[in-house]
Amino acid sequence: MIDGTANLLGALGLAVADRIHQAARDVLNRSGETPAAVIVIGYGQGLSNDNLRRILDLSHPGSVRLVDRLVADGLVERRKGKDRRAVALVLTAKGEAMRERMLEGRLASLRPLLAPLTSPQLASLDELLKELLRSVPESDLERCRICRMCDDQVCSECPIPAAFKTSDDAK
Amino acid sequence: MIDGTANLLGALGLAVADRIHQAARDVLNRSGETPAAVIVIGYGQGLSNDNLRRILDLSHPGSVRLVDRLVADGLVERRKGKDRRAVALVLTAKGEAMRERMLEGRLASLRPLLAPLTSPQLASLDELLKELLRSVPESDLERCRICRMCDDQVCSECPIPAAFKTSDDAK
DNA sequence: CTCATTTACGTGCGCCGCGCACATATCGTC
DNA sequence: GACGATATGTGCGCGGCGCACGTAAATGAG
Repeated sequence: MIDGTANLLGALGLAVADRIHQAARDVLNRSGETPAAVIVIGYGQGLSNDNLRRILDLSHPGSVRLVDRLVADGLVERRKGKDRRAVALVLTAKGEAMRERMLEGRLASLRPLLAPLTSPQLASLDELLKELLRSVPESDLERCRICRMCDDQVCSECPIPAAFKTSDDAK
Repeated sequence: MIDGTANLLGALGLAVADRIHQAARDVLNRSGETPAAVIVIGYGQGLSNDNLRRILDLSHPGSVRLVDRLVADGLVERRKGKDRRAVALVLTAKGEAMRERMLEGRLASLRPLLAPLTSPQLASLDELLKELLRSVPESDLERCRICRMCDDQVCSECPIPAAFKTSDDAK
């Protein structure tokens, strides 16, 4: 029984991820973890390259090249962090605009999925999703990773901004 | 409100997709749509290259190279289809074994997500997932695409095998 | 039957995203 | 001030994929 539900969850998860990636690609014309990087950097804490790589689960060089691409596209600036070796990543105005469009595109691609649900069904799903998301991640890092494409404007209850700051400060 | 739920669904969807891809990569040591190809070919209808490409949403050449890799790995055989130009793709014994391990790894990576739910919550989620999956896909092709990593041993109600045969015969 | 069109495969070529091994600069500590 | 830990960047290559193109077989129109 639980396997049947797990299988359905897997199917829906793929459908959701497909739509998210498609929406991001339509706007950004980049694939892989690049869209997520724009979202994450957009939290605006002056994220370091190393923290970025941890959240995106990439190698150091992979992350560096990813930032190279974003800089080349004029979306991100490398500034000096508190540390003289550390880099503080900041979105440019163009990058901010891109981020907004990506997040809007993501929601626009997900809304139709929920359209067929009745109002009580929607409330029930909301409850279940919160329950699942509470217990899924086993670390602050994993929490950040799960929400690497989240819209912080919409999700006021999202655990990410808080975890983000702590993980950002802690390291 | 609906946007909040959509955002949560997006977060969970990413988590699910991450786990599925990770599990597949652990077993197959290949990424992209290659794992899905093994699952889909494993339905055993002697799928053509062209139908495969449609389900995976790849270009023709992309699909051909993907099959090249699978053949090189000894997982797939190219046989002659009814048509002299068409190719019938069939899993080798090694490919079948690989498929089994992938599907088991996928379920194993998804089960923990549902562990924290109570029994009535699980039933409620199952109901909602079925409702969502009923209305999400807009075509038989999209249905196949969503379930390209599904476990047909577990999901007796999965609409895929039927849609698969029709789409396979129809074209 | 002939010939143009469509369908299905395959190939040459290159790009993008990423990891491994390595080099370099800075920080913290003893 | 010497040494390990931390943080970034580079040379190099691989895997996955698309574009443009070429080819063979089925289909359909005359």
